[in-house]
Amino acid sequence: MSEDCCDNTNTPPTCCDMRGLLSFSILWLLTKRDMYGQEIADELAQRRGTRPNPGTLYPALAELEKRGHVETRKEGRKKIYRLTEQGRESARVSCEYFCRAYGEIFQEHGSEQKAKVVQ
Amino acid sequence: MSEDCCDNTNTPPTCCDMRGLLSFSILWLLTKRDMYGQEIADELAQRRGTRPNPGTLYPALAELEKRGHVETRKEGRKKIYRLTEQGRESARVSCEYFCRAYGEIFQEHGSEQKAKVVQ
DNA sequence: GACATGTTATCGGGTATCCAATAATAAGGT
DNA sequence: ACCTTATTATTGGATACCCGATAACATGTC
Repeated sequence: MSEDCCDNTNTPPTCCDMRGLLSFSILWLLTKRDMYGQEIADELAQRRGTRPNPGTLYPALAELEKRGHVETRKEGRKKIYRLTEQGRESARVSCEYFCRAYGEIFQEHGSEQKAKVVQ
Repeated sequence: MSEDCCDNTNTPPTCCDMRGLLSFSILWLLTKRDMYGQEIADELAQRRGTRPNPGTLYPALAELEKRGHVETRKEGRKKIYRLTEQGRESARVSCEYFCRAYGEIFQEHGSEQKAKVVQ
């Protein structure tokens, strides 16, 4: 998780508000693998540069479960979240929307991004 | 603007909340060219599938101006918004943050996206 | 002046996300 | 049993964004 190159924390800009897309980000993360709450918080922290507080994260997870996008099982003290079939479809649909909405931004800055990763 | 292939309106998903990033999106749009309010609303509508209401858009623009990211001039009844130097730098910084935070999503779905555009 | 139109702007109310702080629960070590 | 720790969860308050509706303003037409 932090072996590859740099465990850089992507610090958010101060110039404008970058909030939003929390439940979308969670859906997307869970397409990778099942996770428990703290793992989800870790992954979000790594990407967004800020770790969601419990008071933000758990209500979002509860809402996703209530709407049938995720289901949970208990393992020790951990509660493991997993996409339902519906949740997987939701993730697919919302990822496509996201790409259509914001794709241009990446086509401009994506090259720099890749250069950094490879280098 | 609507000549190329399809003036598709990118309909947002119902499964999760896609709100947010309004002021960021505005900053990014204004790197392309100066625009007045309704133009900005049009561009946002095209990409996000929903047109921001005046009650959303104008306070956001006022805030960006107050913080020194944009400046305005009047042309007829139109008020034209233009990035300041600081605003241009802010756009750059926040775009880079955005790409680091969400780039992975595009690397997965970007190919489908391009295929659609080319086809 | 009177009127329609295009554009900017404000108002009131709702939701998701943000935070800090604290509580509740469950497991492991002694 | 007791303590520590990891994890889940709740509370209360703030902010940006969302909407529909309405107002204010500037321009052009008659």
